[in-house]
Amino acid sequence: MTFIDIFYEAVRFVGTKKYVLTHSSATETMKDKLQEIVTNAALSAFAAGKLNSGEFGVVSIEETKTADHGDYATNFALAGASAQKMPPRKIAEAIIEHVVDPDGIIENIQIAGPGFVNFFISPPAWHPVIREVHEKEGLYGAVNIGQGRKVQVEFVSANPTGPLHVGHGRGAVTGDVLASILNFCGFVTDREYYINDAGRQIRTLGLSVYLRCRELTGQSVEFPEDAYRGEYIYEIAREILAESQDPGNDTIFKMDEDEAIASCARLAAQRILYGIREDLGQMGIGFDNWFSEQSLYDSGKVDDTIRMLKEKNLAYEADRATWFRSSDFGDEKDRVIVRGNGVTTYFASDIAYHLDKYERGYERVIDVWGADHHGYVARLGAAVSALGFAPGQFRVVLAHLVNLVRGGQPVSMSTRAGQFVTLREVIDEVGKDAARFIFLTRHHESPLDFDLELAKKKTNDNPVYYVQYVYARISSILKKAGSEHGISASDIADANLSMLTEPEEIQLMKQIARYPETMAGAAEMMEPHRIAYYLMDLASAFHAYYNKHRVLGGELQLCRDRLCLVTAVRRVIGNGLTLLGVESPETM
RNA sequence: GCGCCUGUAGCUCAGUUGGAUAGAGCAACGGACUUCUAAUCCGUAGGUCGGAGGUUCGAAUCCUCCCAGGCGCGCCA
Repeated sequence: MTFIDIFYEAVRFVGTKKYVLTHSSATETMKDKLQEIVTNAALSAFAAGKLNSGEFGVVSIEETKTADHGDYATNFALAGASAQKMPPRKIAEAIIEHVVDPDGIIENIQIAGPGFVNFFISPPAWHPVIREVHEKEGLYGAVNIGQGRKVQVEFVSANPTGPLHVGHGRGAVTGDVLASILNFCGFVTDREYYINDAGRQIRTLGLSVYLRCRELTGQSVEFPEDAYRGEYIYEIAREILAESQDPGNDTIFKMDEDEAIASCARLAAQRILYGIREDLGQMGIGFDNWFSEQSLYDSGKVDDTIRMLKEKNLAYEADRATWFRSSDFGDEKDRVIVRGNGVTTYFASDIAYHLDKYERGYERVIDVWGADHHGYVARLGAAVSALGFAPGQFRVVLAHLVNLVRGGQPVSMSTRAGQFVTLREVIDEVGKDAARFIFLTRHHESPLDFDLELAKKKTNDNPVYYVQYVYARISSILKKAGSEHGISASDIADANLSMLTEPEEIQLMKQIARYPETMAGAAEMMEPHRIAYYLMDLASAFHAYYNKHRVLGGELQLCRDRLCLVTAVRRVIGNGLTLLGVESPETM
């Protein structure tokens, strides 16, 4: 029985909310509607002889930056000028002439600048968005990109040789939220942790603990350079000594030394893995599967993979070693998979591991790594290609390193001396919500300064509270609506929204309408930070509205319309925070 | 030496996959609580998008070459 088996016996899966989408089509966004209108207008214009060519690519609709340019714009006329052999403004005129808008969503159309066509949206056209939020409840924004395809996100996968640090935390949150977003967008998503429990690091861990045991019992030791020196090694050693059956604390010293080291390794790795799992649990992160590297060796899959590569002539022997032909698949050079001494490399088991992932039915495989491993991407990508999988089926997301700072000053950390601030210490100090949100306030490939003082601040320096405050404020309004104004949930649901005419209200509706496409972008680009930024924008739009207009107390119909709007905002905020793994507090 | 990432306001960062006059927050300055939570809002100021070429109707975004910083380049894991 290996330590991973023991680990499994005790592990209770920490459940993460999972979505199963039943709708097969995406929500039709305002952009989609306009795209359809413009495409049809172009077809009609061509049929009427107003355009020279029927070849128009995909019509793109963009949001405008300034209100002067309307709500949306298309560059159709500019992009098609050469194909049509017409000046852009002529094309734009032809399009506008043939626009058919049966639902009346367009209030005004203008040609501007070199040939942009600007669309001004009629305010009531946003109403269906608010209704949709209420109807779909927690599933608003769930664009079904995945269509039930299986995807696996592997993340953290830190070696069980020491506690997690802040950099691991960033990768953990990136992977966890990415998995949530993909799941929300219709993928069947599993989270997996790969445990490097084979190889030399584990033995080094065992040796480190063993030597500390000897040291603690007064024996003289020479501590090798590559051994682990953290305080946690002492703790584990003390524990092992305390659990000794022998009154003289020397049970392990009665073993053969190799056996004793192996025993220490097993116990230490098990204990550290428990700690890792607990730390991740504190972050609100759980895994569907913990996968043991050793199990790939035990089942013979590593050997099978190497044999298969040789049979397919994807690997060859030279200089007594076995080489994988990575250079045939985009890597700089071929890489060793079996060393001259017969020992397989980490790369060999990684190939076997990724093959195993696909054999388990995952159509897409995503690995979240620390940026310090980026030199490994081409190699593994080459392996996946050689195994016959398409480039789109494998993706490495690199989470860049985190600099821990306190009040602007770097927190000194020396890995070599084993002195570093652990992830657990950070979470205990700043809280799960702040930690998670701050990790998501940068693009994952951008370096991040994590400021402990700022993370604790309850001001608008700290975006997590800024967003949560929206939820709390609206919750408070809703309570008062019921208790002091006697307005029920069904009153709110029945609101006809026609009195929502303030610019801030239209801005809010427009912002809510943007949620599905933001979600789709985050899923397609695998950029979880987009959701965090979206929520900050929506929060900003709400706070501005809140400070300028009162929801309660006015004319009843207006009050109901505003409650309906504000409830939709609350739902989208809550929905987004849930995806980010952050709480939505009713009061703050 | 080679490869990847980063370079945008004083600071920290976005920038909808090539769009129009480059945006937020912090810091600075000036305002807004008798009112649904001021953990909020409004206003002012702040820029050669590291630099130089190129591609085209149009570049922070794409290509080439430099500059600066970070990381990685083993029959290590």
